[in-house]
Amino acid sequence: MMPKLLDMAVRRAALAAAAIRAIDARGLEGVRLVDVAAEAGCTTGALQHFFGVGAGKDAVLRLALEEIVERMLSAPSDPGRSPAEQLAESLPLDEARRREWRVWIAFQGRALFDRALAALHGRYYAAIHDRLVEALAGAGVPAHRLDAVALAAVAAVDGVGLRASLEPELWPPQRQREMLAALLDPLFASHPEPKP
Amino acid sequence: MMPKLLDMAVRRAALAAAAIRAIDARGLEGVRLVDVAAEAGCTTGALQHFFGVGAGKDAVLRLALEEIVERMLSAPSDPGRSPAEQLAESLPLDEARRREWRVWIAFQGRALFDRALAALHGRYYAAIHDRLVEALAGAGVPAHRLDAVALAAVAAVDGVGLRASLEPELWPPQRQREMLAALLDPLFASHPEPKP
Amino acid sequence: MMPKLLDMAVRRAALAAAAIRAIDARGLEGVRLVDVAAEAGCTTGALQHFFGVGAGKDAVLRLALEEIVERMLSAPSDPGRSPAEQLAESLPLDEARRREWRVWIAFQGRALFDRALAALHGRYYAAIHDRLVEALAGAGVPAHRLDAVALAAVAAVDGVGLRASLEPELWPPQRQREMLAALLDPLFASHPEPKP
Amino acid sequence: MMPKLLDMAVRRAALAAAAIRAIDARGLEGVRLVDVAAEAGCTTGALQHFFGVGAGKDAVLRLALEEIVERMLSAPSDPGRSPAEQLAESLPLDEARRREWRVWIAFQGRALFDRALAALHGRYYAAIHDRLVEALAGAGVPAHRLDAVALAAVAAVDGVGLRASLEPELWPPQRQREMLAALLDPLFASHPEPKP
DNA sequence: TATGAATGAGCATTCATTCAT
DNA sequence: AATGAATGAATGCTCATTCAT
Repeated sequence: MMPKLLDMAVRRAALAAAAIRAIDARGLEGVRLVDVAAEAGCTTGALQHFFGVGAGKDAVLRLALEEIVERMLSAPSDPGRSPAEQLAESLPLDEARRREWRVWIAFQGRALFDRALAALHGRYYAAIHDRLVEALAGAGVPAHRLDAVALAAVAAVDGVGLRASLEPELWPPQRQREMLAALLDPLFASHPEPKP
Repeated sequence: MMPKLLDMAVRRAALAAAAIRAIDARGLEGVRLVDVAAEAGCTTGALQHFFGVGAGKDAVLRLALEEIVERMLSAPSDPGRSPAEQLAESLPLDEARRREWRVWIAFQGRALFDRALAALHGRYYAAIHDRLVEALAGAGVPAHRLDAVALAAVAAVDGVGLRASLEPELWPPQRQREMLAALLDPLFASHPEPKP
Repeated sequence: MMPKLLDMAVRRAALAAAAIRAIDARGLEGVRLVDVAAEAGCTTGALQHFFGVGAGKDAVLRLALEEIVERMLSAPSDPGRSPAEQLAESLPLDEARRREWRVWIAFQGRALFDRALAALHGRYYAAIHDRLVEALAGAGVPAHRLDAVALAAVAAVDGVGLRASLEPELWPPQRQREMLAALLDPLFASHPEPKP
Repeated sequence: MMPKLLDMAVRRAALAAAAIRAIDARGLEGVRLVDVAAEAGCTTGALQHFFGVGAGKDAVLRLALEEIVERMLSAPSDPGRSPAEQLAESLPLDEARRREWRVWIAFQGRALFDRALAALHGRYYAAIHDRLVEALAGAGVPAHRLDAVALAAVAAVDGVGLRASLEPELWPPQRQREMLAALLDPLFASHPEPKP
């Protein structure tokens, strides 16, 4: 039955979105199952029903994180733009991305003390790293520096995104782009031919 | 009565340290007042006594954050070292600093949804920023770029520290230093004379 | 329409058996309607349908008890065997009867606090008692002792069956028979002629 | 501090009594923590406090059972009376003992599906059995029959007590005594000298 | 008639907070 | 000043029950 599976997927997305909104509204620790349910337009019982018996609050919140990771990783790579420009697109430049960053940051605090979340984080960063390495290789970064450059670049994005999320009024979109460029451009550019 | 005040200061520091240990052990959301009390070797009642009636859990946790901010800001500035080297010293290079970073990150997630914590964060970053601007000015960074460079530098430190805290095995101290240097060195170095 | 009624009877028996298995697996208090449904190979909704609207969990569990009572009472009386031997056949001598005893005992705990169940119990014991009285009369027990002997005999069976159910490894079938015989034989045998 | 330990013991007994009353009033499955608390004149929070964190409803109910076992085992053995007479004293002859039997029976239904309770039951019956063996030996039962006689006797007591608990109007105290005597007397008496 | 998604009440449990000692 | 027992509100969770499909 096709509609069944489709329904599940749609519902899953709707629930994830609701969870994200709820977390963004009340904080990761302040959010109650009722809040997610209200945001999703259903009762807490319905949540349990969807997630199956035995799954609890954690499962619901984890869904929000998985949705964010999925969206972050599914951002289309535009071959016409430089790696730096593409990375900049993942910054909290508009309200949608700001919200994702806020929730993401909230989960980072928890990932430090939660093995399962830490693993999810780890998988996400590994994926991002691999993708970036590929792009950088295509952009002419020499192989022996690929790993380090990618690592530093991801850290730079995280740093700028974090600061911008915490003090949005100090970090308007344009400034975020400039600051990231200031950090990344020299990093990506400085690969002189190994001396002959 | 001098001893009284001194006692209070000592006690305050001890409680803050206990709170930090407790948060690091159980996470910011998992920590209970009992845990802090146990870590401090007293009962929850004693905590209330110290913080005064009406003050609650938040006050205790806030103390932990204030202590961390205080320690971070009180790091001695060594005039013999470059700004980049000094900034590197604030990275999670050893267990003590790793712990402070973990707690700090945990609080960041909460600061996004808590006005008071956000203000505390803001004050801390303002102080760090000012201090860095001063150091950079002394290091020859031209005035018109000071603000931007300092902002970017702090973001870079945050990015590296964050990544290193979340995946310590990927970020041994030496790598943290290298990555930070890779990001900051070009930033601090490239200040050609404004074109005449 | 005969098949309809027959179907109902078959279905009823199947549901009762499912309920008994479910209770034996999870305990009378641990059993959920879902468990019974799963054991019966249907959904909880189907249960409601069978039992009619308004009937609930209690109705389902009661069905299990009624089934057991029915089976216990329908045990064929073998005129070739002594009353003691026949009574012994109702002990938990094999897995099937052990299961019935376990469920039966579980219901006894509830019958103490549930009027309806208590009544069902009462009816069952009355039937057993009457049947036993008849058998004992045939076996030569004088009328004036019939009631007392039957009462004591049923108590003995219950005692042995209870102990054997709770500690099956201490009460292998052979021992159950011996112990019951040790209690019943003197009881049934000792009926001297009332003194003239 | 002496009062502390004493208080705990007193409190424990009071809580156990409250739990027993609550169970007897609403059944083992119907009883809620609130009921026990109300019966004990405190709040549910106080119960948790007494039992410590992590202990839950089960701990409270288990206390009731332990109290009953303790009381049953601490019944003073009167050397002036025959074993049969002493055993009769453990029947549900008055309201206090009737209540204990009811709760005891309620727990038997659960012990069938709960390892921990089963163990507790097992220990109790082992103690009873040992004590009875000793008494029977003193009463002249030959060694080779001690075990079997004790086993059958306990089963008889259980049977009579069970029947009397379930249908108290059919089993007034006097009848309980008679029925038990009818079962036990031949058992205890019939130990002819092994034929020479 | 059957399904299973959804409801919603009921309950245990946790924990910050208070207060008598 | 300190203790820790007690409170009670808050919340997650479980299920029996209902109802639209």
